[in-house]
Amino acid sequence: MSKKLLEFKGINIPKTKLGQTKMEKLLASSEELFAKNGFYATSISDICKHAGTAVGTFYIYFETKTDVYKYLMETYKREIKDRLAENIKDCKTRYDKEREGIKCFIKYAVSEPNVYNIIWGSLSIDRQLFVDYYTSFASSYSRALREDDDVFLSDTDSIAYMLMGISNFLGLKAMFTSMTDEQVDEMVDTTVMPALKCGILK
Amino acid sequence: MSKKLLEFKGINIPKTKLGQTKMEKLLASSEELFAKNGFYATSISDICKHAGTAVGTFYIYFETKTDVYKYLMETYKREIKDRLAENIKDCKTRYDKEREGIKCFIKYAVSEPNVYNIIWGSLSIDRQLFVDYYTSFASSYSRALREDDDVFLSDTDSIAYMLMGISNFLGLKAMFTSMTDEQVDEMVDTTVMPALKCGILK
DNA sequence: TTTGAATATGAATATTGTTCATATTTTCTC
DNA sequence: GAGAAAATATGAACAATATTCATATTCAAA
Repeated sequence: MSKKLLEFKGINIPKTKLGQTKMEKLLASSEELFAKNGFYATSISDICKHAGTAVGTFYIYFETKTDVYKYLMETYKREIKDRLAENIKDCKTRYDKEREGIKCFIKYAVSEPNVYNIIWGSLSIDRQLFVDYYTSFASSYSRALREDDDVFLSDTDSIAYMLMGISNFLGLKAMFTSMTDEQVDEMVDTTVMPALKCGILK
Repeated sequence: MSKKLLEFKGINIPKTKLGQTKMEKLLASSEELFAKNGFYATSISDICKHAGTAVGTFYIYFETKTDVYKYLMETYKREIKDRLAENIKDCKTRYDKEREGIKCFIKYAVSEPNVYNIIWGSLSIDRQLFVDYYTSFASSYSRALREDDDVFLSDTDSIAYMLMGISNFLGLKAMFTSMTDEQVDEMVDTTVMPALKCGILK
């Protein structure tokens, strides 16, 4: 259950077992309370009470409250990347990759509705974080599209943003209505993929 | 310049000239400071200092800080609706409506980059506000699609979310790179519309 | 076992959103 | 225009917050 702790600015990695335990508890509590009550309605003392630590302990591992947020965002980012890679690894055509990728993304959105809070909310907390997230995602996506030979249209950068938009907003719809995996599959197979292959409008 | 003030819960409409002036100054300052520093980095006393009022004055017109936020969100919502309606009013086909609607939305996103902060940020501030915004937008969109006869595919609700996703994410791209109106037109004409008519993938 | 480094603690601080009693201005009535 | 009532303005005061820090405890390596 205890994954490798990520390192970056604003985060101080513990050097002992005790420290690791405390930091993991703080992270788990932060994630749970942010999901339940939101970032701003969750106070540091709430997090610490829930994790069973003193307030000062929090500040040993995180320089500011925003830094836990960044940490969780990075976690979700990696989780999404890993899941997508895993789910499309056996697909030969771009068509198959998109079908599996979109299904995977939407199902993830339903199972972890907090990703939108974290990723879209970053726009209000640290704009650069948000810009970096999507420009880097779009740039990988665009490169991948260019390498496959079954993509119409040359402006793969715009296509990448369109496809990201489709996934993200269908994820929203699925989240709002708590769609099941079967409903997601059905929607993607009967509506989304035909739209990507044949268009939407006459 | 001074538009009609909107009425709803959490907002107290002033009844004198003096009150209107003060409220308008508070709104303008809120919008400016939220855009520059974000909702949470802007304090009530910042807003009041900038507007030239005392802190107590703020609370005559807005019950909480979140209520100014709601007010601004409602403003943007109406602005977007009005602009879209105005821009597609002469279009006969759904194809033409989409072309003009998408162009209009993207240009608006570039000119008012704060809309994303306000609308997407609402997810972290008042989840219901966010859900209501998109479900109501999607439901009107879906109804409009059903009434036109040049839309492939029967699940107009999913199509509505896809189209909203496309507009919103292309708006993001345009905002990130500060695209000009001409660049937006070019992108929509040569990439987006062909994609909507003929699809993206082989 | 000893020692220095790592960690834990919670009271103290500065800043925040919000309230309220008091003072001023506007509007209405005569 | 005078006076009264309603609307508005004010900023000090309050509770809650994020963050700091001096002190106490625990860990790991020799």
